[in-house]
Amino acid sequence: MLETSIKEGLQSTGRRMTRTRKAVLALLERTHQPLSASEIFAQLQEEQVAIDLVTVYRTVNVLKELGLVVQLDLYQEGQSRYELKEGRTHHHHIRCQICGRIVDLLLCPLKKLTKLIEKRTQFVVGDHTLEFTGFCPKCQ
Amino acid sequence: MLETSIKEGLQSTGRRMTRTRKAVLALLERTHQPLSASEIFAQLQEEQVAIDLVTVYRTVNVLKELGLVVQLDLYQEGQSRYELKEGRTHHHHIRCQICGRIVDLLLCPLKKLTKLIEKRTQFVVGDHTLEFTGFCPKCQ
DNA sequence: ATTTTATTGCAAGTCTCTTGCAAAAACAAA
DNA sequence: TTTGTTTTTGCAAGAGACTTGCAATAAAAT
Repeated sequence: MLETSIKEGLQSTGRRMTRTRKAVLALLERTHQPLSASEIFAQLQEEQVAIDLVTVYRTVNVLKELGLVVQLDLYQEGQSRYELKEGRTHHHHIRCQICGRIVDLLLCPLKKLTKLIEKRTQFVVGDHTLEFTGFCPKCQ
Repeated sequence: MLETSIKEGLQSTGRRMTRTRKAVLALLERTHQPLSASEIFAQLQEEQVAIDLVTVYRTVNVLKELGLVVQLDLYQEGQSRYELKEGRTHHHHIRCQICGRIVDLLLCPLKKLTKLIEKRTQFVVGDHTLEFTGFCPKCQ
């Protein structure tokens, strides 16, 4: 079960499974969109889960450190979003400029490009962002 | 001459060529790195040009609206950077995680990818970011 | 030179995210 | 199951990037 293995991951780094961490994890599990800290906060408030926005920030950071959650910085959003990794591979996103819906792009076409860049620039390439915006079918 | 044509661009939108706009433009012209607002502010201060940080923000926004400057949001920097367009085509960047140096990647490999994404997601793709980080030759 | 209108600087405000600290909650040990 | 230790939480406050309101100033038009 997910929660048990996560608890072990937390405890192996001297951390504890708490009411708030459970709530954030459960929300991310059932929401199939990357959520921002303030969205997590608002949604949990609505569900009568008592949690502070500060705790949301601390929680997503812990989950990120444990490798359970990925932090996304989408194009010109001015805030980060978080999504559960859950065994999924590295991928990118497109966000609708009108309704804000975010769709996964289940591919990363940058392996060849990375090699080309390393050759041309002599950099050792580490990480990258690639995020798209556009208009979704409903909003066109 | 650059300044004259920029002045015309400004005036055709009811704007004026001012001391501070000249200073920001001149700095961007002679600096071959994308600069953040606070870097522009600090550099001009050093050159004894009296300018407020607020004015820097307003200036880069005007230059962006006129299409003279491109705003960059590099990977996990938490601030925007600005570079002169100067007839250059759309391109991407790689930033050294150690020294912060930014190198242009004189290519955009995403035309084919854009078409694929439109086909798969039914989105109309608008804009995108693609930014890399890594270690430059000197910092490896 | 004078008038009009855009621009500037300052102060204050917004937004996202972080930090300090005492109180509360989780876990461990008895 | 109570006690003790250590982490986590909530609250208040702070940091950093960026924006807005407004009176004073500067650019352009007349």
